[in-house]
Amino acid sequence: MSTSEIHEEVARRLDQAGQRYTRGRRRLIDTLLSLGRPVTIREIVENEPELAQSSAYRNLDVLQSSGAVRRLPSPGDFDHFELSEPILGHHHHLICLQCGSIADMHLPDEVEEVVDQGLAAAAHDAGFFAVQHSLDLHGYCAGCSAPAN
Amino acid sequence: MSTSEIHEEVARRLDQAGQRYTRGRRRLIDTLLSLGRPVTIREIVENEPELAQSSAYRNLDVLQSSGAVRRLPSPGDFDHFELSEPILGHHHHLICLQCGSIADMHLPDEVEEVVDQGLAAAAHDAGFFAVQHSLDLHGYCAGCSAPAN
DNA sequence: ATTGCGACTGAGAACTATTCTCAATAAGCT
DNA sequence: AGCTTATTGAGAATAGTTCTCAGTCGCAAT
Ligand SMILES: [Mn+2]
Ligand SMILES: [Mn+2]
Ligand SMILES: [Zn+2]
Ligand SMILES: [Zn+2]
Repeated sequence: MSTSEIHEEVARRLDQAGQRYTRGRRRLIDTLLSLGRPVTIREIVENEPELAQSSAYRNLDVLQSSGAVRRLPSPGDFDHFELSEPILGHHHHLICLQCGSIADMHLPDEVEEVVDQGLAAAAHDAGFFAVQHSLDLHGYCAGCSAPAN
Repeated sequence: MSTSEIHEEVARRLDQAGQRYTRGRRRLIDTLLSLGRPVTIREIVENEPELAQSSAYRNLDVLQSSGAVRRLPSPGDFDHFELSEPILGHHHHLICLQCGSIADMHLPDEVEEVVDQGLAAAAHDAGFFAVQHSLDLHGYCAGCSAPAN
């Protein structure tokens, strides 16, 4: 998916939700795209100081509601935001217990298939209606495991 | 693992961390045990009103540091707490997008093996030191998908 | 038992990530 | 251009969580 295709997809989703694709929202998408990993609000406004923090929160929420952005609750203090899976594709995360950074990760299709089947069975047994799964690895990133610790 | 074995295990871990196994901490473990699923602080103090909220937070943090309790960041507003995997055994979660409730779930060993191998390869490629994985299903619980929506 | 001392407790204050408010502005439509 | 409605942004408000500190408890040595 090219950058312009992504913008079109976001515009489509916002339109469907009765929302406008304003400059600020476009810049938010560009920032998520250029940082290329789940980021905090702080990182976003530091990289794009013209974005007001309150508007960033509000617009990320709008973008999430329209399915363009995903919000990740974090073990630390700051939630992280990334482009949604319909845009970025299905993937997983490497979450650092030390510095809180999150990196994207992909698994082979065979693994995804086994996981999906196992989860489908578990959901069925519990009467649970599944929307999506999350599969993250928690540990220490290259930067944090190298020096000391 | 019986209830008394669990208390012994918690006592062992606290002792190793130079911490005491006080009445309040014991009651916290009993509450987690009796509720039998990841719960919020609010649920804990409602079920055991003798526990002061500030002490509950502090002691759950102590118990987490000693490896007896796990804290789960939540998509909603409240973090959840459960007994740690060394005590409860490895498992996963069904997380309701509507009501925020979390239920435990187990996967077949074959699935776990495939997942572990896939994650080990991904971690190796990224220079990531893995501690544990989380694999959760997000969707709608039986209670929330039944009525309407 | 008694004593001493450091760990623990609890009520509330403080902190801070996030959400809300509302007057000013921008977007889209005719 | 003018009209209508959504959006913006600075700051206030909210709320989950952490911190403070004086009083209490647990434990071990006497
Ligand atoms: Mn997957
Ligand atoms: Mn697993
Ligand atoms: Zn790190
Ligand atoms: Zn539910």
